[in-house]
Order: sequence, then structure tokens, then C-alpha cells
Amino acid sequence: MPELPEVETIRRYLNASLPHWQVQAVVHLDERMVKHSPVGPEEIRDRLTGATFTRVERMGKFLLLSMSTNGALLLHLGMSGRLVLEDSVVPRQRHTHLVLDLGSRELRLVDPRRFGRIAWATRPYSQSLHLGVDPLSRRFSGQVLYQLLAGRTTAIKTALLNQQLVAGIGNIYADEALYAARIHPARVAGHLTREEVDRLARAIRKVLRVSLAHRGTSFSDYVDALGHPGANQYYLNVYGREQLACRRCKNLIQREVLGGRSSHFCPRCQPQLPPAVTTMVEQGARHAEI
DNA sequence: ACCACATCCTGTTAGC
DNA sequence: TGCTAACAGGATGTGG
Repeated sequence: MPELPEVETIRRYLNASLPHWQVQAVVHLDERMVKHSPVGPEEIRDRLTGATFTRVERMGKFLLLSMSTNGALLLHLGMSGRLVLEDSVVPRQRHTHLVLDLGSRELRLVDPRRFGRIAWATRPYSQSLHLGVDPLSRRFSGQVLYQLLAGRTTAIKTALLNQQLVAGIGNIYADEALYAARIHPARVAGHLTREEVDRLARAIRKVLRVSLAHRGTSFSDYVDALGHPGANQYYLNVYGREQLACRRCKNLIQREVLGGRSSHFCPRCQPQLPPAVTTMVEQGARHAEI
């Protein structure tokens, strides 16, 4: 599933490839994929036809393909979405919902599960998306995250998936970051100590940067704009590793459903109780031994 | 304002 | 072997 590193990998390639290319024709646009767009499918067709790409940006997990005609094609890949730029002679895959003819090449959106989105956006792009801070930006820090989590009673795992707080983290990297920071996913977000949140903020950045260096995680559907898988799936520590040995302590990785999403964690490296309570329990245990 | 849960969708897998 | 049911989860809408 495309999260920040996967979308950024696609963005980098498209931003290097698309500018100055003109949309000759909108060959195909599935109206059912147009969601929460200020303009309808027909208007999107009109605005794209004849327009030239200027640059490709990312906001959270959204891609914004800016056009010469003052506006941008807004795309979200959902769960199973693929955005590929390929030679027009390459046969189109099943579930292709958008085809832009660029001359010798086509930009194609393929999305079997249809969780993705096609929309039009006008500047300032950020207004309608309600996105929180980008975890790879300079604005993101332990202090900022601590303030965002203050007073929140939801599980930290659920909070990390809230795009209005931090934009770009999905189920894989939420689990990986919590493991790296040694924080149990069910801990109450607003109860984390400042030290824990500092650790978590650093873990989020590290996990995302490492994945980006591996060109993303290809767990099920993800491929980049050239159709190539990433390699970060070989470096995951908890996601998809239920009942496998923790790489740190050899305990078995557990899976629990939190907020309707599966969470993977090491029960030993990520204790359920906050640090102070854990310390008291340990002290209590010592007293008990005496 | 915040939170939990249902909803959309279809390929894959588990179970009978 | 073949069918059905459960499962996966992005963002969003609803109701509490």
C-alpha cells in the first residue's frame, strides 16, 4: 500500500520525466474514481486536454501533477493504486481507470480496489486536504509531535494513522516506527512522555528515510512509476511478521486489531505499560522477591 | 473537538 | 475440487 516513501518514489521519477510533456488526449477516465473533486469528470477532461505538465508534488500520500493551465491533477493511490508511465504499445492492465496520452507514452492509473481518488485541485492545494505536518519536513520534531498528541485519548497507533496530525504514515510505517521507538501501539497517545515522543519522532523519520532509500515497500501491490517493486519489505521488523521471532529479543511478534487495523509489535520490546508504571512493577517484583 | 465505527472495493486466501 | 466467507486497509461520513 503506497505510503509516504512509495508515493515520494513515484513523485521523484515523474517530476524528472513529466514536465514539458503535453496531454494529447484523455483516453480514459473512470467517473467512479472522481471523488471529492471541486469539478466533475468532464471538466477534468477539458482542463487536462492540451495542457502541459509543469511539476509533480507530494502532500502526504497525495500526488499533485501541476499543469501549465493553472491547476493540478490530484491523485491518491489508495490501497492498490499504481501510477505508471509507460510506452503506449505496452498493453494496458486490468482495472486501468485513467489513461493520459502523452504522445509516445501514456500515464496510467491502475487500481483494482478502487480506493484511490482522481480530483482536480487549485492553489493553495493544502486547503482542501486537511493534512498535518509532513514527517520529513523541518517542521516535524518531537516537540511538535508531543503537542499534536497532547490530550488525545486514542491509541498512539491510531493517532499516527490520522493524516490530519502527521501526513504520510500508513499501517506499515506506523507499526515499524512504534517498534523502533519501543512503544506499544495501544498506549494512549496523550499519555506518552516527552522522551518517548522524541524517540517516536526520530523513529518515524528514520523508518521513512530508510524505506525511501529502498524505493519503498512492495508488500502486495506497490510498484513505482516504471513498474518496479521496492526492496524495503526485506527490512521490515514487525509488519507481516506475526509469530516470527523479534530480531532484537527473539520473542514472537504479536498481531492485534486496533481501530479496525492490524497492529504488529513485540510484546517484550514494546511494553503495554508506560515507563513509570513498568518501573514500579519491577520494584514491586523486587520487593516481592525479598 | 474528539473518538469509534461503518463504508467503499475486489483479489486473495482460508475454511467447509 | 469448488464454492462461500473472511480479510486486507486508504480516507471519509455519521453518530455518540
